[in-house]
Amino acid sequence: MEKMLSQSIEDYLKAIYEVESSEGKVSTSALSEKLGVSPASVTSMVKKLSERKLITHKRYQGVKLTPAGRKIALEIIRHHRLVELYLKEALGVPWDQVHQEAEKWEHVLSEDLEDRIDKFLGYPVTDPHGSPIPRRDGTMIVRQCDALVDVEPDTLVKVVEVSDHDPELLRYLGGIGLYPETEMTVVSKQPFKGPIMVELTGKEYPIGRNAAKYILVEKANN
Amino acid sequence: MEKMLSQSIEDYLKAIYEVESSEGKVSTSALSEKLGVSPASVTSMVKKLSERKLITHKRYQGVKLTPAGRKIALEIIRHHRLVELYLKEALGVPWDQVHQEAEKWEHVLSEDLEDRIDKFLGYPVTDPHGSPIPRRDGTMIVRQCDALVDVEPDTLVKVVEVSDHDPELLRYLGGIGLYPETEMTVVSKQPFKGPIMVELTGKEYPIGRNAAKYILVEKANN
DNA sequence: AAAGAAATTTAGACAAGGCTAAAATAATTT
DNA sequence: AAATTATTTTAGCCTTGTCTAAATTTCTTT
Repeated sequence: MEKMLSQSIEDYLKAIYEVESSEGKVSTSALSEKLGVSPASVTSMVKKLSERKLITHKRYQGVKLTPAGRKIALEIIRHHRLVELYLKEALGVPWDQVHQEAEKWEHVLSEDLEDRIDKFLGYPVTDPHGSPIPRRDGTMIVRQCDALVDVEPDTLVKVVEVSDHDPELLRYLGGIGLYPETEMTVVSKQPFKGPIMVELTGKEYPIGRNAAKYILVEKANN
Repeated sequence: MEKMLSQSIEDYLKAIYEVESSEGKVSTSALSEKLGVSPASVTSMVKKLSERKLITHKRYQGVKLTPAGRKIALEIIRHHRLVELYLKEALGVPWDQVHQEAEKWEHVLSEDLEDRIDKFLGYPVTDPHGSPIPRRDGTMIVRQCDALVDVEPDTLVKVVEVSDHDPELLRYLGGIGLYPETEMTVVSKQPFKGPIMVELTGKEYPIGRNAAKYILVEKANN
């Protein structure tokens, strides 16, 4: 049942899942970029993964996860997010650092330890960045929400999720008190691709348009 | 300063350290046995490690750690033992399982996390099996003690350390309440290589001679 | 001391996963 | 539609860490 997969294969499956979620189509170059390897390397790994029936691949078009591949990707992501939350809750690791630690730990977490951590945390539903934690059965609840960059001014929103890939952004957001579940008002969008101004705890802060693409919010119960 | 070492190299250095401690001389075949690889593989890795000045090697004679190599070995062992204790204390992993988990975790522990765990545990001195935890500076306090198998009958002893390599033995010992710090009396040594009988909590239990080689004790304050 | 046995090393192969350079295909521009 | 550009794949090589089989060297026994 449980095949031993190399760390490399796990990384590819996770990357494919994430690109699939955020961009729909999964190109060789997108994976190359995301994984920091050459396009040629991606092609050769893609060949291996489709031989193993973890993805499907049509030459010169993208790849797609099979159900088996998706299941594994979600297991890895579950490990990753549980570990992120665990490190923050149990060991006080700051939220801008948990991602890089979890990148390593996700590959060495036994099922038994996964369960113990899950239990310790009280069967949590989201990680420190607000991303949903996949369930053991390979399902994941996805919340409907908008990117902050697309929200009209004068709206009260609640932060749902913040991308965990840029520690510096996380430190900035943490510094102004912007976390998942935080409520804030979008005050204005400055012209000429200027920042978005948000108000929380009575103060106004600027958030760059690019950063605002990676902050997901929902309209608060006004 | 901090070179990235492969997991394999870390495993070899740790194995060399352990064989050096327990047998004095470190032969190719001992490493082959311990690491579960062929003798030829050991030879080739040994060549690489001595090129990197982590060990010294004279052909057909054994290998020896250099100070640099020993430092690294002790860092890995520190990781291993801290993780063992952490898993037991923080997540309730039974003592016969912590070893195999730690085998994986020892390679992915950042310095930052090491410090957090050390602090969480209150800067502990021994792991769940009683083995000393090396300090960050690469020193380790070694306690003077005897193997249970060598103790004369009718002696009151205190358990210092139990080898962590056989989960089944650990389960047995745990079942009879024999842990580090436990005091017990060596009642008798059965003839013809029979078991050693020990008394603790008012009952007598047999411990095989072979197992008794891996249980280290010191004479209790009589 | 010589012969046989055991341990160690060498030689050569292989699998994984990466790379570069070149070729093939697809997309875009003129 | 043709030409140029961008993307993807192929071909071939490299490194790491493993293996087996054969050759050495050392140890043990007589």
